Amino acid sequence: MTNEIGQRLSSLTPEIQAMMGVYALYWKLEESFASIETDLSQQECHMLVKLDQPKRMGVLAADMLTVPSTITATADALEGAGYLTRQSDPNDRRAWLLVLTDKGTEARNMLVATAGELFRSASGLNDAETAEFARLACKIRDNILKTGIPEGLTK
Amino acid sequence: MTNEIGQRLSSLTPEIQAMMGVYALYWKLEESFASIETDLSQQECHMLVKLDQPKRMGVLAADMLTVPSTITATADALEGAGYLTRQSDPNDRRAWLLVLTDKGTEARNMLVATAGELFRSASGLNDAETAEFARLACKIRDNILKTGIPEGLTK
DNA sequence: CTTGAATAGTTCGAATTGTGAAGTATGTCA
DNA sequence: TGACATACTTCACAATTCGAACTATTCAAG
Repeated sequence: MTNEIGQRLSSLTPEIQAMMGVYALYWKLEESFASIETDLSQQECHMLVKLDQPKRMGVLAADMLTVPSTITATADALEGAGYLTRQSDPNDRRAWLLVLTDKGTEARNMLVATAGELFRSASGLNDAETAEFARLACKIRDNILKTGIPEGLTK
Repeated sequence: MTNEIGQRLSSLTPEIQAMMGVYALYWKLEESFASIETDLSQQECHMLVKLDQPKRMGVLAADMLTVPSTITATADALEGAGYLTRQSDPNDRRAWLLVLTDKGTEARNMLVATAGELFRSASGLNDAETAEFARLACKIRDNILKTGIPEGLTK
């Protein structure tokens, strides 16, 4: 069955092949993420991983290609659970900086390590292929963040 | 932990870079898809694209890494709108084959073409990079479909 | 050929989630 | 000072997905 699927894939354009691979990987990773951390939802995991350093909520929204109200809800949950704190941005009192607590940093380190394993196991790529895929993925992400965001929020 | 952008990026493993690229691309593509066809939801688009030939619903569920009940709902919508028909599988009267109508085939052709454009514009990759990315994406998808259907919904 | 277990798909209720519009506080510019 | 833009929040609502229970069919014994 999967062999047939693979063969049919080869008749599609590279763009569609790429999209199908991306979708499969995304769905698989979502599924895997959902089954590791019982007290963190998937969006909470995403946000933790993105918070490699304190960030404003608007920046985070741009980074996650979503709207501010979604960020508010997720930040509320993470703050309530003690993973991060809101700190007023000294440069703009309208804005909040999301800052990881020690607990949050620890959880993030665990997540990053686990996510790496999930990716390797889901993708089945070797180190060289992973590096190449990562290179292209970075390029894509750069392009999306540059072109896909209404002006000004980059940072 | 420092604020230097370069150090931040280099501190991310290739796996995490790859994941972030995949997530950004997925989110961007979803957003783009949502804004082209007013009478098709995103899952309906996905299903149409997957239906390059008649398929059983269970196969489609495995292919889309989801559960049968989700396929039922989406197939109902597409059937109701005249994009496909259910035909009894001659080899197994429990199963249904989803077969595109002319309208469905036409819509699928449009979607595949549009999706290609969306990918090129979202990713910003040139042809060679796209081909390489597609090659790795196919490999990943193959690996996921072979190994990745856990807790046996389908086989 | 009968029985019981497994499989394909359906139905439906519930949980999750994301969104957009309106609201509050602050910043910016003339 | 006033007008408007921006950063985030609140909230009600729609969309989506899942899982458990159900029907119909197939398969494997006996």
